[in-house]
Amino acid sequence: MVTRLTANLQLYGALSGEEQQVVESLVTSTRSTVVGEDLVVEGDAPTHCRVLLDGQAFRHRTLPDGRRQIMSFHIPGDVLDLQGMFLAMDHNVTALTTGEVGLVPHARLADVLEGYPRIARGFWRTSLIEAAIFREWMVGMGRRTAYARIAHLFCEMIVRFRAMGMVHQNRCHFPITQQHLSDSLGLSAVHTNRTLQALRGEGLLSFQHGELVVLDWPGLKAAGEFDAGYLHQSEIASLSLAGG
Amino acid sequence: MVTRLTANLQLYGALSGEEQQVVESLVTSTRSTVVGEDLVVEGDAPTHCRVLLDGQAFRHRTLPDGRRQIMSFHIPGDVLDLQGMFLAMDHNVTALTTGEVGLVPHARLADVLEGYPRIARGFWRTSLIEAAIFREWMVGMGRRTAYARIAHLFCEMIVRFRAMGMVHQNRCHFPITQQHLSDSLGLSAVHTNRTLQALRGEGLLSFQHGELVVLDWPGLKAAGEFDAGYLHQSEIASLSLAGG
DNA sequence: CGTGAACTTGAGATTTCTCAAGCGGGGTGG
DNA sequence: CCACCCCGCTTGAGAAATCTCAAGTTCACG
Repeated sequence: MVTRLTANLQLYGALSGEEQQVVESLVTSTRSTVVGEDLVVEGDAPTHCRVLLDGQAFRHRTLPDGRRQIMSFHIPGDVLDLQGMFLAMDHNVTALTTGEVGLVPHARLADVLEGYPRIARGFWRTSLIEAAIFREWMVGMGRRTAYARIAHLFCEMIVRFRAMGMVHQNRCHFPITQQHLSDSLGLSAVHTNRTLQALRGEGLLSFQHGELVVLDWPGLKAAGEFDAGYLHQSEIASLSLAGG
Repeated sequence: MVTRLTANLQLYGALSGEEQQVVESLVTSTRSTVVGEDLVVEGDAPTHCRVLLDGQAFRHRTLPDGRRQIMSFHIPGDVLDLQGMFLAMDHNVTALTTGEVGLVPHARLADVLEGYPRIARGFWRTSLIEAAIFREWMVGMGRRTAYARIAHLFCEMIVRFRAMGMVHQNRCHFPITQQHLSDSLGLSAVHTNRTLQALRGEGLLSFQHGELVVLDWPGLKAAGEFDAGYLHQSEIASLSLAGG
């Protein structure tokens, strides 16, 4: 169950057997999640980091009048609140599915970060990649059309899912509604719906009942102006989990 | 000259005298910058981190057809490419002014991060705060009007400048053009211009010749729906540099 | 006094939004 | 087993925000 965390850290520089064991040992307990549950709440000053071991979640902030911005989607292997180790949380993370969260005591993580520089590098990298994804979303929201933004998001998710071995026959389970999609891209639900129809109409993808199917990868990449460089997966040693 | 780096790291948790000296000693050499110079270039896999000691800069990416998205503005004390320590750079950082950049050899920084956990925490914090700022910009671009977005950016910059002692009588030097402003907020230059006029018309601020003057702080905060929490400055021990 | 960059203005075009209504299917209570 | 209900999806149509193109102005600088 914990292996996806190891995989995620390892993605960007292989760890030794001992180091992998240390990473596995970080998770001292697990909790199951239910749909819609808040896994991390604004204002939290937690004593543990939460790692998503199974299921999916999204990071978001809601403004006083109800406008919502989703800032990221999370898949197994992702650390949900490394920030909580150093700063209070300034947003929420909510479960999209039932799943499982691992708890990593801050004290234990601090010891490991000090004692195992290569593991610390793994955490640094994932944290910096998350920031790179934020920047890429900024480029999308600032400078791309709705059409390209949607295509780009699906490209990104497919690549991330694939790295965790969660893509089969160009399909992956991605159980968000069109409203989630809108709130992540800065669009209205109506416009998202119509734009999604255009993407379908071009034969690029299908997306229904929480299942994303990429029908034309080159076409989708082109539509989204997608270049996976910012995910920094090419800086990977090996990708044992990769499926396809 | 190096003190703003120390101040920046210290903002989020005081360092001992020895630790401060270690931080100061990180910068082994400095280079002066000219306006428009690229300080960090996409594709770089640098051997040093660059710290902005004096002057200002912006982080951005330009798409093949010329659309540009600015992702952050940088002021003295900011580390420009901590990412380069762990990943290749995926965007550029360009100087807005003449100034000075300090070089920190990666090897030296790695040693210090391993040997001085409290300094490492300082770097973690600044890195996570940068990510928090990215998220806040996403909220703006996704869910705020042009009017609120502009107001919000100016609020953010004033608060950040103030923390570095760079605000005097509610004025600060912020030498960006309306085009920079547009590219950071995802707007056209024309619309930015007109919206800026509206903000001026409300008596909230003045912004010309690269000087920002806040005329009505409560009004500007309200216009920008600004809450400084995401900058995490309230988690500060003390703020010796703060001016006003 | 000429020049260029930045700023400003006008006006029509486009994207995207909002409001409002209708559809469809899965789950649940009767 | 069926009817109802709710949530998510879809559609229509007018409104608003924002963009683009194009021209003109201002001002610092040489």
